[in-house]
Amino acid sequence: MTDDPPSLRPSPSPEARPYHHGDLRAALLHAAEAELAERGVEGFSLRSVAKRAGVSHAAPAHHFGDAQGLLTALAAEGFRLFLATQAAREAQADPGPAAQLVAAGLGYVDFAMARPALFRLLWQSERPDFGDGDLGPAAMAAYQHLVDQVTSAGGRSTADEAAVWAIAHGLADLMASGRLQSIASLPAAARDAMIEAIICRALPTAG
Amino acid sequence: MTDDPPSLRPSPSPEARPYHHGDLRAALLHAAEAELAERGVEGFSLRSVAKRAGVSHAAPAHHFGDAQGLLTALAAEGFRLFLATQAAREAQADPGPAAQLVAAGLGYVDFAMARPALFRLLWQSERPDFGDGDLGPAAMAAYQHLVDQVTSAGGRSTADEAAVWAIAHGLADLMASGRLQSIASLPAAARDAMIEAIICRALPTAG
DNA sequence: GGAAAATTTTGACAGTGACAAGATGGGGCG
DNA sequence: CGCCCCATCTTGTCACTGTCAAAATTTTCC
Repeated sequence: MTDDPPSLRPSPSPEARPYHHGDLRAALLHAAEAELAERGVEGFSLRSVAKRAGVSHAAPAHHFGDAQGLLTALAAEGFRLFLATQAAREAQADPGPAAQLVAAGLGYVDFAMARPALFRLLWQSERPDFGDGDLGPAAMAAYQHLVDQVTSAGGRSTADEAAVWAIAHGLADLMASGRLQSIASLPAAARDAMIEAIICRALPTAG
Repeated sequence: MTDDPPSLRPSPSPEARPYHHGDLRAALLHAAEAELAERGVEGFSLRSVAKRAGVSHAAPAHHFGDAQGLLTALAAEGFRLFLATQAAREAQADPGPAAQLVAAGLGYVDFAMARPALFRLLWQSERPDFGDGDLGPAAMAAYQHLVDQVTSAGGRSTADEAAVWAIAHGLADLMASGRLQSIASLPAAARDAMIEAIICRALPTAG
């Protein structure tokens, strides 16, 4: 259902095309995200994912263990995509540290609006296992990226980190859940400008 | 399990003490919040709530219809409590509009930290029916309170509203989900001061 | 006191997550 | 070329859940 710009594939080592299905693991992740988008995190059903992928209800177990395992793997991919979305914005922005920080914030919101269901899985769900060996570092990398950028932009205090994170996260969260229609319905350029202006309020004040 | 400061009771018109149980409706709401706190929104189970309240699995149906009905009623109470928590902070603050706006933000965060499970039901769940005749207006009142205060404090643009809302909401959300331990673990006074300072960054700049 | 209404219980059914056991197909070794 | 082994997937089952219908129980009202 959802198309996959930058692509949401666990890069299944191309030579190892598995047995019956072709690449069931990737197909299940793809189906899982579609189910998430249609029914929400709270309506998510493992059997429904299996049906969508055209396999039996117990097929996911072999690849992911249980439902939490599938959502954990999906969340790990999600965090990598989250960072990729930010990187796309940063590549188009001025190389200065403040502009890069603002670009990361724009990417934060981009991701939330492009894939709200996945965003909610990453930031608002308790179902993925954030202690998992793959998801844990993936989530940590997203946080670390923010801290690094705040530091580069002259941030020195916990308050600087928290303010930037809170305003970007708050904007993204409210927009992913459709509570900031006044901004979401703006044309892209005006919307970006407004988001930029809002993020700038939280920036570390030089000096 | 959870105690109920300011109290989470639907004020069941004191003279109308119903039949068998005493006041099953209130007991179920109370049990539901406790279940929410223990198992999270995603682990919420109607039968488990009934068991906790000491009634049969189908007892809630008569009062709330279905699970969504129970969560909708709980969310409506939650939004009233949310506003009450903000009011408590506002009553202790300077009467000036800027101070009142900051106080509301502090109350926002207070609520998220005091009742994180309920906070998540209000702001991060798709299960309550926000079109409901009780919940809808209750949620709207919370939003309207913010808009009014931003306007009083000199806010004139959509950006002013969005910035204040995003930073307060972002802080509350990140703290409710335990992602800002550096702030959450501060002593109360220092924590309040830091939250105040962060919220002030988003305030409408006079002139 | 008895009828009527409100409240709660019991019982049933479909859907779900998890587990065990069996079926199916590919890779390695003779 | 043939056979065994293992990864992969399916079928079957169980406990639990939400919802509905039909009782059973209690309260209210006349």
